[in-house]
Amino acid sequence: MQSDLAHSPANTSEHATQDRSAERGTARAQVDQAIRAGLLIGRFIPGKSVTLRGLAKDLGVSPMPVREVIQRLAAEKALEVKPNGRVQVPEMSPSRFDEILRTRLLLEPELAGIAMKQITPRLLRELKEIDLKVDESLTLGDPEAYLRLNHLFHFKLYEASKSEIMLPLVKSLWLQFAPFMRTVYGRVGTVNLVDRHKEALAAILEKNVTALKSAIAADISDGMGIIGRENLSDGS
Amino acid sequence: MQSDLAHSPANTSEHATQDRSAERGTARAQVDQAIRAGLLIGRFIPGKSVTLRGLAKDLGVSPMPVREVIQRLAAEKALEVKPNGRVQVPEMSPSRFDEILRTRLLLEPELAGIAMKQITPRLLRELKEIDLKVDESLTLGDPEAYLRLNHLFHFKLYEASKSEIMLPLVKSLWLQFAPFMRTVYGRVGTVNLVDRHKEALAAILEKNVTALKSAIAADISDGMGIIGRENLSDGS
DNA sequence: TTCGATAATTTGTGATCACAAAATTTGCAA
DNA sequence: TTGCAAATTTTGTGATCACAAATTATCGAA
Repeated sequence: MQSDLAHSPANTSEHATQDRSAERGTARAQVDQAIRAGLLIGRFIPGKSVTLRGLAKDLGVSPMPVREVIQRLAAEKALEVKPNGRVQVPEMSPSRFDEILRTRLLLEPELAGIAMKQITPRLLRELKEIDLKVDESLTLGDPEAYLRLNHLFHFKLYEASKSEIMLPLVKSLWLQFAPFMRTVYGRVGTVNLVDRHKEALAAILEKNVTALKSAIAADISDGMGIIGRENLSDGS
Repeated sequence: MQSDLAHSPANTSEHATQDRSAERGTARAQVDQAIRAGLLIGRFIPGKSVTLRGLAKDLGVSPMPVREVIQRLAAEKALEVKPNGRVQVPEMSPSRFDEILRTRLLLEPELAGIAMKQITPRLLRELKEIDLKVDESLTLGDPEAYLRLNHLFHFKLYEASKSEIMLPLVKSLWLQFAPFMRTVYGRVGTVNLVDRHKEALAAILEKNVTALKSAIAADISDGMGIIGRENLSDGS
């Protein structure tokens, strides 16, 4: 029995002989979206192995689309295919953690900088609204909501860049560290977290690219540097 | 009829009923490797659509492993799954090209810098040997050999970094621009190319990280900036 | 000859099957 | 109770099938 990834009952199946009900070519997209979302809000525990048929049953589809999605996610290093074929959520190591942080600091401020030129007043308003909900999730101490909203904030911003190259890379990075961060927040809570979103929003308002990059960099460093460190035996 | 990706005759098939000859779990790896190599040396033309069964037949396997590999490569943006399900090698656009260049300049010098600390005399010697063959391919005007050897040079260096994060991202970038570069070299030839590998090797020898980063950055800028530009209607 | 509709083919998608390797459980002996 | 070997189950892999959508080929009318 795995976590409840399937939201719609849809296929309670009975015997489900050829349920051609769903549209063509959507099963894979649905599975992909479900697993990605699950990874991002930390429903998968690092080190825990994930089974093909298990996911398939949870999502009410045949193993076929799941197989393809797993390959997809493995290519993005969000899942790890072990030599014996077993699939699991990668465990975090100190060196991995350091390099993810380092790479995020290279890419994300740059991406935010590109995005800024494209930000509309409407988008800025949306970002403010999301940030308010982030604060809310922090005071309530709801890790899943925080992860979801923090992700939403960053990518609402990054998506504005219309980036075709850096954005997918950054998405891959988030898939790689999100499951680990969830375990950390589960242990130490989210109360100590202070985001730099306010500084970022201020920088956007005054159209200061440098300030925005600094704010994003600071947000990343705070989020990962302070919280994550104490949860890894520092071996590097 | 597609290009000859399969090297071993292995499955001339006759009727090939259940050829359990190959070891278990190698079909996918073989397909993955074959298609990746094909992309890197430019055997696939951007815009040309690639078919599941076509690749499967070329490689002498069932469509199954090919499906998984295609998903993998699509996740790395090396292939593009169009809305109608058709798969093709992505075409290059000016904005894509610019962003790939920009991202390469962010990541690859950094990666080379990390790698330098790990370089052994043995590896340095290997790099020199590869570079000689690169020169050879340039004077001979052999684009495929050049692409293969240039790739080999860069990744022999980058692999030394033992990077788990940046290296896969950079690999994804190379898969994205390699097919396009091949078409360029096919048109304008490789004679005008001058690589900065010598500078890089010198920097490694004197253990100068800054110089190495500069050399790599210059190599990237030369290779893409000068050659690629004139082959794209600059729309940005 | 040219254009457009219809027929034939190709193609991706999802499901199912067979199989072997691996993991898990079971059960017996010390 | 504990340890280990046999048996059972689970799991990934590759192949094949059925089906619909899309592409391509075919052929007749203007």
